[in-house]
Amino acid sequence: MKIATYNVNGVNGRLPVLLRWLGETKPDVVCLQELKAPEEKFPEQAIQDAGYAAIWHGQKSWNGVAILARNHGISEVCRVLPGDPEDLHSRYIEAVINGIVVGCLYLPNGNPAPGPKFDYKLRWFERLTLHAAELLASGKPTVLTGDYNVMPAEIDVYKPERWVDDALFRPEVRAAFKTLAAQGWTDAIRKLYPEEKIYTFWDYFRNAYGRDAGLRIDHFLLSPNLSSRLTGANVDRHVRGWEKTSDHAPVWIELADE
DNA sequence: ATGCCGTGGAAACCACGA
Repeated sequence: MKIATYNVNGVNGRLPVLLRWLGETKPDVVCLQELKAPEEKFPEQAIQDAGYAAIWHGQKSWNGVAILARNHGISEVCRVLPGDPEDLHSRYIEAVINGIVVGCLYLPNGNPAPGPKFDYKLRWFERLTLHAAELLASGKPTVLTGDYNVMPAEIDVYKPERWVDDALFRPEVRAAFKTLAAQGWTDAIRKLYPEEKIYTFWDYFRNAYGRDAGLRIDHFLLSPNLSSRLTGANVDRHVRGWEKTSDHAPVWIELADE
């Protein structure tokens, strides 16, 4: 089973690129972030015509997450990250698909740091970590994937020295990712490629993609009983070179059947 | 070492992203 994550940066503006990529790679499950569309403007029909059922949590202008699946039903578990009823951002949605718990997340950017946006990011990270512990305790095979807005290590940044004060790379944020992973989660890309420079995002300007000035911020965290089923993972980085493309590239994992 | 680009929504600029 192939599971992918893709920060589309506007699901409607990105629809031709999204449909082209879906048709080309045909993942079984797709987690989308940054829909930038209200609930009623999700392109449900076009996604359905491409062969996918979908659940989504939209929001006007910003954020927005969705889970797509082909050949499997989607059983929604929740559409907010527990722990703060006053957090109205649509940044989390969770479902069970083919016996696997799939959490799709869009972690706050957090810039500028320090400041209220950075505080929000750290609080959100704490809530995610609490929820992740409950998911692990359930013993169900679980994947937590999406745009974490964190480069976990220096190898994940084209020029680490330039990012030390940025909300995506500050020590507190890297520590938060480390604490989360230490619960027992496996970073799928790093498990398969422990030493390689792998990016999932390139800025739109300064020819970042052409210079390969990228960041690895889209991740798959796997519970132990899923990590043992991991047979492949990679970034569809060529999609970043398409016309009218997102600044993120899709990332995917392949899992063996039980 | 910076939103220089891109998106969405409201208004012909602004917020936001990483």
